[in-house]
Amino acid sequence: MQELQSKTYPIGTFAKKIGLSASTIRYYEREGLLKSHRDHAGRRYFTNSDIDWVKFLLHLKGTGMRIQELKQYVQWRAQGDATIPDRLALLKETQDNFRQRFREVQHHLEILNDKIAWYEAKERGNVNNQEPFQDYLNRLGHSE
Amino acid sequence: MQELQSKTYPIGTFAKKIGLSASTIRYYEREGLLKSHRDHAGRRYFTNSDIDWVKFLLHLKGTGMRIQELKQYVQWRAQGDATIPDRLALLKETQDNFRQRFREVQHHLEILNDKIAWYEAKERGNVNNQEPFQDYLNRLGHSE
DNA sequence: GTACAACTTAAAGTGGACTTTAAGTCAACA
DNA sequence: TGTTGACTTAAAGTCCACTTTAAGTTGTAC
Repeated sequence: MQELQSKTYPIGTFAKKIGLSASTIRYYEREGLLKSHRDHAGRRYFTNSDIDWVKFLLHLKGTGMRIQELKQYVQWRAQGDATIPDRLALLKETQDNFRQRFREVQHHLEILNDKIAWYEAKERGNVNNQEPFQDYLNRLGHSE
Repeated sequence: MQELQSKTYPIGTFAKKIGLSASTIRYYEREGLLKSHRDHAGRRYFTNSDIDWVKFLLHLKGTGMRIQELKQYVQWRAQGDATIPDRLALLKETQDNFRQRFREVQHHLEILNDKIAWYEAKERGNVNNQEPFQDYLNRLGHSE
């Protein structure tokens, strides 16, 4: 247990554990998204809580936050609890943007699904499938 | 009715109608995603069915297809019904990729939501909120 | 007839997120 | 002791999807 907590990893191992390249880790560090520890020879090493931290960053990144926004978030975090409202505002904005894009891509997917269904009908040689895709969409109420 | 069908638009008007810039339209044309008609002076003009076409392309693009894939799709389309299986395969691959990423971003969102809730609890000054975020996630069963 | 806006082209530039390169350091192993 | 292999740095390069620039043409409005 103690051992697990205190385990450390060189950059290559760390990178593999989180599914990024060592170069990307260095890039993230340059951008201020994370900090590394250094051994006596100047080589980076990382801990299990660094893994948690990067995974969390990747979740935020996955909801659409850009590197600069993550950087801002990290800076606020370093400034202590006084910046919690700022951080919260940033995360909520991200959440809103995400929900907006979510609705949009759902509609894109609907059209993609419809097109696939339309092709499949056409491929099965449905005699009446001379119907143009736009008409088909209209019929489904999926146009626009 | 006849009028609506035969209405044409210069590139600026067309661009506005579909929410792209005129430059982007020209870029898409260069990339082979669409064709324009030309007037006697060599200027592009577009029809209502061009609008439908670009909107459809944007739906595909919105599900994650890249310009080169859209180009491939357009080329197959120009080759006639013999390429329907190819087109269908491309669209289904897009659909699969989309579903995969969809699941991923849903998880990213879940973590974002949890983090927001955690900050809100902290902000409300919940006395017991010295709980680290990781522990909070574990408690919710949302870790990883 | 001249000003103006909207168009035309080819080519260069941009932004974001990495990725690669070049040159070097270091520690462990045969 | 010498050769790997993993690391170090700063800087340049890449990819994608546009966007901007520069120089020129055209149709309409005054």
